[in-house]
Amino acid sequence: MGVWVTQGIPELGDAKYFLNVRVFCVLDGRFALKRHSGADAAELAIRPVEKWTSADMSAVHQSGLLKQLDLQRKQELFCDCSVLVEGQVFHAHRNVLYGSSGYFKMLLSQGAKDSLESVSASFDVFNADVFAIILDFIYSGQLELNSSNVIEVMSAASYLQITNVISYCRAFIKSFLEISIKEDHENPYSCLSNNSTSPPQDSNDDTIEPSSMCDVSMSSQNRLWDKLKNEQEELQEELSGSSPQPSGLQQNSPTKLEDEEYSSPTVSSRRRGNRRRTATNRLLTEDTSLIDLQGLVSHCSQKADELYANLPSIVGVVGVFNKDCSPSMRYKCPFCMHTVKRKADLKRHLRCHTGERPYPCQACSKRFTRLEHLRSHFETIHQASKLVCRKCKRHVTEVNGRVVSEGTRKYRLCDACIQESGYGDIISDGTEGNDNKEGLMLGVEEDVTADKQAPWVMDEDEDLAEDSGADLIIQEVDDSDEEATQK
DNA sequence: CTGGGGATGGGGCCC
DNA sequence: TGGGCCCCATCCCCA
Repeated sequence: MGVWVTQGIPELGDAKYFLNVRVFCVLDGRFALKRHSGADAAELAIRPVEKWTSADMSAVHQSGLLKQLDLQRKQELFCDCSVLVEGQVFHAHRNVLYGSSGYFKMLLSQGAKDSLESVSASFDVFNADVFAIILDFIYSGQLELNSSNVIEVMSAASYLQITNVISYCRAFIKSFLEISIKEDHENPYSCLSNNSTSPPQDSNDDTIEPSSMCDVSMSSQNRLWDKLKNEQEELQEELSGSSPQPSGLQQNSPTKLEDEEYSSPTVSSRRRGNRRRTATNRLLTEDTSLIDLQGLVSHCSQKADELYANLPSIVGVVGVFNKDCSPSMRYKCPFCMHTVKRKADLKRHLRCHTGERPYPCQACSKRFTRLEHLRSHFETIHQASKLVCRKCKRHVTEVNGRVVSEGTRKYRLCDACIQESGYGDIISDGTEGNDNKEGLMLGVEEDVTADKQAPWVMDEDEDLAEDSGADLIIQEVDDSDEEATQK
């Protein structure tokens, strides 16, 4: 009895089409490596065990290890993670999920990282059968795809950020369509004219090639296309039915996670997001001596980098149909149901999930997700750019008001309020404020000693961010450098 | 306790 | 594609 392990897709169900896959077999002490290309399978190598190469050994060892893990999973041995899908519980190993899925990687790295407690997650965005297929793939490398499940599997894989599965699904659909076209061309009687269900002419990925689908109706690929379209219509119904806003589908929260609260950009979720933000801000602003601030920041940044790096091209891209059935591609956040038009907006949005805050204020160490927020903060808090008396709220100018410093904070007071409050001893020169930023940046001599001694004043030698925010003492820092500096 | 205003965060979209 | 602006929601502080 041999052990067959596949690296790729051994069978493609009713597509009857083989992709390039590698199959190796340990049989009677022999190592066999085969390669399927098209419908043919070529045997690349059959070697007796004494002639195994190190690569053979490595492959056999890996397959054996994976098989052992799969066995443990099926026997529920050492499983420290349970996933609930449609009421069905799947037991798994955290480290396996972590290594296979970007989604679980994020989830597990945020959650009980060091704890020995069992982690569980539940989903209702895909069904249990689909997750079983994906879990089988994770533990065996075998993906049981067919024309009726490929869409669901691909969707789930996209959600879970399993790039291999996405790629396989894309290849499957592509090959499936090619075969269908071939079949239809061979059978001209099956080709009926129907222009009403034209496939999309615009797609960001090559999952469906519009050119290959022209004038082939009621064929396999159109059935597949109908399926795709039905899903999109359902999606759109959700969009229009629950809320006038595009983000309406967020009402159906896709996941319920015990340790992580996944937000949607609706009002309620903003509240949730702000709670998280507030907690983060507290960490960042209150007692920084009690926490490893740099470590936290570095961790967030690293997570973000990993996330951006691991984002497969298709993740987050969803097709939404306009009223005229023209496709409208949007980028879907892998962590919530929010969709955006532009990739850059998705990247910006992802910061609210990763906690990444790349823009630190050098005056108060507060960090921001966006440069504009930092700029706004700096101007209002540290430069007193608003020409309004903080006390009486009246408009003040350089003539009838002064800038008052309290620590790193600056604000304006009118002369009347200054005299009334006795701020005389801490009054700064009225010429600072907007002008001061230039002085700070360029190292211009200032009359105000307070500013020269302020901890956030930059040296001339200090590197400035390249972007326009640099003139506000804004510096985009590399967290790894910060970390090194601290050590 | 409550309302107002400042500070902040996030989305859409233009340049 | 990134920067920047505008708008809105939310939180928090203070009177």
